[in-house]
Amino acid sequence: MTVKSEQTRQLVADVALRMFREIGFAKTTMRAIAAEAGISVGNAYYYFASKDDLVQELYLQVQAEHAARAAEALKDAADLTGRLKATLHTGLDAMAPYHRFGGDFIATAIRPTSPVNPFAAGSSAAREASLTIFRTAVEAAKPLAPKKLRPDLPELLWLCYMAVTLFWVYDTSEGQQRTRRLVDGAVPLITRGLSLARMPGVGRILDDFLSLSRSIRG
Amino acid sequence: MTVKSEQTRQLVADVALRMFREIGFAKTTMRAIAAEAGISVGNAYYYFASKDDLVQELYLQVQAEHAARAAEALKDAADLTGRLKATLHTGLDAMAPYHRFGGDFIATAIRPTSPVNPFAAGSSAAREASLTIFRTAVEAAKPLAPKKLRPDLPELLWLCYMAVTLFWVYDTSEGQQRTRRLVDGAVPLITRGLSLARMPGVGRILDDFLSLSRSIRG
DNA sequence: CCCTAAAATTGAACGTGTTCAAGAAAAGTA
DNA sequence: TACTTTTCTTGAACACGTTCAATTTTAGGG
Repeated sequence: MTVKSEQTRQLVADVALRMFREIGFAKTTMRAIAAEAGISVGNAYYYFASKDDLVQELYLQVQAEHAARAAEALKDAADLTGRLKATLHTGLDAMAPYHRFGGDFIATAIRPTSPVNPFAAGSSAAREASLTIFRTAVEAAKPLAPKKLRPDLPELLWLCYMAVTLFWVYDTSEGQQRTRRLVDGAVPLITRGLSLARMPGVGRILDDFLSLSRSIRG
Repeated sequence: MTVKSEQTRQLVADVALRMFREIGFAKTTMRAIAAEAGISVGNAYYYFASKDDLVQELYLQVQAEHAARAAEALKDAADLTGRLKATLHTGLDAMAPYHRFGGDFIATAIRPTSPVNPFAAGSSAAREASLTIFRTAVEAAKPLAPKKLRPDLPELLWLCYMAVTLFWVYDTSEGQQRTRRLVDGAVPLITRGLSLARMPGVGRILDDFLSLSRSIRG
């Protein structure tokens, strides 16, 4: 019975994510989820092996939302600055409803054993999807980024995105405006910094940086 | 009765930290700590309000160890490259015994509500102590760093140290050699990068970067 | 329709971190 | 010494995430 089963699974996920949003991670107990969904605790565990797995469900949903919003916003942005801003801001938009839950989310995600961990060995599907957003942001940007760092740029920018996310978690300003300002201020710095890559003195250091960066990831 | 009390507190801390090292964070239950220390569970809670507080105890101890080792190593290092390497490597030395526990530690520390959180609002004593190590590493370095970013340098380097720590947590190579190589490779890049600060095209971007960095922290 | 295997569901049970009323021990006071 | 107050200690109890043997429900074939 696949249809009813899928319904139950979806019900659990929906109830859990709604409760995450409305009352936070800690107060959303597995018992409360089950009660709200009208099923038994064990049944929730039949579909999600752990509470962390529900966090992964959330992660996937936020990411899909990010991809959709970014694709839309990137239509109107041609240069790298605009495209990067669009990518980062839509990312923040997608996370926004879960801000109060950010601390618990990041604590779950950062654990090396977590299925949600973005730095996990190998490339998890979730991380790959997130990287793809940055790849399309960079690839279609005109003017093109300096050739020598073009292949590494998406991954480096994705890393910046992780840093922004961390900042966002700690940002208690109204609507997380500080993070918005950080993005607006940092992105032009990044793109202007990239143009320095062609300067003679900078080039050698950049080569060494890229070589180190590759050896670390390889 | 202050002496006996202090003994009990110290006993709990010692037992807990030893168990963290030997069997990891998860297996070190509060009941196991109490049993090993020969006291009741409630009594352990009289001295440490939570298991996270024991993590803070560990954090303080590792930091004191770092400060001591760094002070020693900095005696033999004059230039910034050497001093930075010494500071980072002694930091890794101090953490080394707890590597298996790194994932749990960082998950605890990153939570905004955690007493151990290094990014916590205001300057926690722990963070200030860690920052001081970087301040002395920078201040006494010859030749001096470019004037315009000298005041911000310790904090920026401390941030790099946090990044290195994160890398270290995920580093499963024998003895975390990869992190050691990262330090040895990245530090010369940083110091060489600093000397670029005086180049005309770079200067303006750097100014903007520093201004953004200050507005974010202020 | 009935029977069997698989899928789905239940709820009690386990070990965990944490709390707290109660009591024991120590310190202070006379 | 006898008392009060403060400090320290206990162990049972609570809610939590998680597990699992048992049970019910469904799917598929005769």
